[in-house]
Amino acid sequence: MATTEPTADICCPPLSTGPLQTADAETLASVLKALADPVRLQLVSLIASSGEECACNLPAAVGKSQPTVSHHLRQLVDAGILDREQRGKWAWFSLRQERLDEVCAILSC
Amino acid sequence: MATTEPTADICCPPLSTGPLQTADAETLASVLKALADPVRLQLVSLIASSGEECACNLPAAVGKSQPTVSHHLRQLVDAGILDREQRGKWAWFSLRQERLDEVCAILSC
DNA sequence: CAAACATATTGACATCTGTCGATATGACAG
DNA sequence: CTGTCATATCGACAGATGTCAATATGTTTG
Repeated sequence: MATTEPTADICCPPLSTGPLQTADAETLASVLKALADPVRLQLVSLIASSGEECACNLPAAVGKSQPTVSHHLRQLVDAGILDREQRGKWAWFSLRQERLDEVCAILSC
Repeated sequence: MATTEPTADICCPPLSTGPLQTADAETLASVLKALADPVRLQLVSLIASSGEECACNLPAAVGKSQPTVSHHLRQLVDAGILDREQRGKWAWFSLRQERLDEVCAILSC
């Protein structure tokens, strides 16, 4: 479970502004951790490329089992990186680009 | 050990350009993984804030043992995020901001 | 060279993480 | 309401990761 609301801002000014507090470091790390996996990066890129994607296509697209993909998608949603929308029996996922922009704003820019 | 030269570019065009290849996803994930730890983020922010920092100050600054800090610094250097310079018996670390910029370029911007 | 000191490496350990098969949950169709 | 299909959760397990004490390596100074 997420420790903060996924829609809330991540944490802090750019890294070089000053030393990161422990709590801020943990918050930022949790978002980066969600991104720091090859399968999740592939999922994000697939979803970002097509604008939105049905979960049903993703296990085949990344070569992983349905439970594994579901697990990864949950982590990305919890981290505020993806949005999930239920349409009938299908779940559609889309990118929250603002979230990636926030990460960038902290890393540099 | 790093699988690619740390000074080489990370991998790829922005995520939304198209689906990420498995190899590119692994490369990018390895850099993000180096960032995705609270202690390492604190180290990076400390070093980024002061321009450069002696390893000798860092264990106290982050509240971890010397071997633990050394381990984290190594991961950051291997990922191409920090530069290491030996000065006498001291090791000084500085940020390779280009590396963070590369990450940003892939995530958005 | 030897002593002193800074940093890195080793070894051990508990915890976290990615993975899958099996199963539960939830949504529609009939 | 029952069956069917899509997705999520559970349980288990192997492998990765963060941590520290002990020790090795390397650098400077006497």
